[in-house]
Amino acid sequence: MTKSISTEFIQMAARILKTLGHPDRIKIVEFLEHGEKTVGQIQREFNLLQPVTSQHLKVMYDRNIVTFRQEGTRYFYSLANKFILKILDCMSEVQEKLDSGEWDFDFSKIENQKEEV
Amino acid sequence: MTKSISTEFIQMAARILKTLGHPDRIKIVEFLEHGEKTVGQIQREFNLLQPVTSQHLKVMYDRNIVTFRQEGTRYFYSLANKFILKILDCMSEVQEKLDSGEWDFDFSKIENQKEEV
DNA sequence: ATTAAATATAGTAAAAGTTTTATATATAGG
DNA sequence: CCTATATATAAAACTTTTACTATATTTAAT
Repeated sequence: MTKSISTEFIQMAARILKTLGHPDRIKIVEFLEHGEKTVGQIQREFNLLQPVTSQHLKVMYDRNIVTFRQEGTRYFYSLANKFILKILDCMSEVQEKLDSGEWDFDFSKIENQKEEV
Repeated sequence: MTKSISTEFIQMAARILKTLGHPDRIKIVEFLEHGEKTVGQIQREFNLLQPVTSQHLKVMYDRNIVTFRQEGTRYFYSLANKFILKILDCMSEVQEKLDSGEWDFDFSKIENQKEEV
């Protein structure tokens, strides 16, 4: 029997999950798992516009997902807490299960949602 | 070195996380962890309006988070896949760590989000 | 056939999030 | 001081959610 989750925690968790519910941000956060990165590194890695990159980082900073240290004109961003690591672990685990065929996920409903890259 | 997460998976994961990024929906999903529930049960449990409840469930159904079976005039909803269970596990785990003081989370930035920009 | 119960769907206004373009700030180097 | 670089901030247009109110649909019971 799983322990019930408190209201305050739920508010926080909802904010975190919602914020991570954006492909760019998941990618960024996953990138940061490998160590701190500058805005420029992130931007180039994922081919994002500079303001977009900064804005994603700002939003995630405001929600305590990432943190940074400044060194000259560079900002080194990194993950701000272990919750994020847990979520990343969770995602990796799920992907493994899906890849191995151990689990199944019906993408059909997800696919044509007007999203394209 | 953690395995990198695929683009297709990221799209799906972003959708799931975004959808779960709402306090009501986290609560509902957690409630469903204990077994299938009717719309009415969910509504009463969390004091939600009926259309709000239905809409949350519809959104989650469309994103393959919940599923349902119909019995007469009642709809019994339940969790649609194990990814959701993993996320719930993840949240429980994090909350435990926070409760025990083993981990720390700075809520200060989260609390007062109204007076921004 | 009428009615009540349970749930879904529709319409809409307000809020929140996203993207783009433009501009500002701060620091390092000459 | 002047300039280039790295990054932040701002503003506007646009899109997506959310919440609310009203209404429709389906089944069960009388």
